[in-house]
Amino acid sequence: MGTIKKLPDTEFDIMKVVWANKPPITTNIIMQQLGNEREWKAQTVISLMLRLVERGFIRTEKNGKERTYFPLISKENYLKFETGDFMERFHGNSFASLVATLYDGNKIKDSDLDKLEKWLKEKRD
Amino acid sequence: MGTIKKLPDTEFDIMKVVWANKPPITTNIIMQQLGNEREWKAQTVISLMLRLVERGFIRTEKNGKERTYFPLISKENYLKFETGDFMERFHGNSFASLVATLYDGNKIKDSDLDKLEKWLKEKRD
DNA sequence: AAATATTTTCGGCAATTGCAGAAAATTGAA
DNA sequence: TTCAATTTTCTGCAATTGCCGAAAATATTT
Repeated sequence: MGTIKKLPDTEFDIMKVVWANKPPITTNIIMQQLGNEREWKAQTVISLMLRLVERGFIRTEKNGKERTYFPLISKENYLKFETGDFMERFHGNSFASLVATLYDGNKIKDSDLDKLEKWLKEKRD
Repeated sequence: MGTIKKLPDTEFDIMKVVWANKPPITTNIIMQQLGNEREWKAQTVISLMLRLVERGFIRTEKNGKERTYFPLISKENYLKFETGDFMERFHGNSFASLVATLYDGNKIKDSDLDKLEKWLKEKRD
């Protein structure tokens, strides 16, 4: 579980689509929800999916001429990993540094504050 | 100001040393505080510094046989940029998602939560 | 001034990443 | 059952990144 490695940008973008859909995932789903916008060729999506398979982020099955894919690593776990890495690398694991930077950069909106408050209240119990 | 670009890992590591020291910075400072630990050759540091110059993160002057370097981009600005990028990419700009992920990954201590609560209450007024 | 030491310059190279062409496999249609 | 359409496979390639050797520049010692 501690063997997760950082994904390259495009592969992470694909994983977001994978996570956003109910498996099985097809390359068509990726093309429709990401590839067209990016003006990717179908082969591009396929080779990125293959790299994700090699990295152990998804597994694949062949049905007829088509391939289907299934996530092996959850979004939650990956986000935990990336977020931890980010905290260490850019904020020396200081939550205060993070919040100060966000606030300073106007990245914290009022709507966020509301949600945050709710979340905090839940944690209380 | 919006033209800041993400740095490669090693170049960011060097910038951390640049930021942590009073200019002018020399390659020796980098070697002592980072390069030895990483078992870098002097040329490695120099070429990374050169790339940082080309990217506009530092400027350089030549004094005799030695070169000195000065930061052009502040740590605060760069952290704002990286943190904003991270928030968008991994948390859809949701502060609540970030906090939940950190909490879930045990990256937030109780003392952090207390501070956060205090901070939130202040924001209320 | 010659030899030595230090630092830089220039060039390069392997691994990774972001993409896609060409050819093959498979299916569905005529 | 041949043709056309779709999807995959295989291969490749340019840009970036991480790192360093060899040679040059400059300073220091003798």
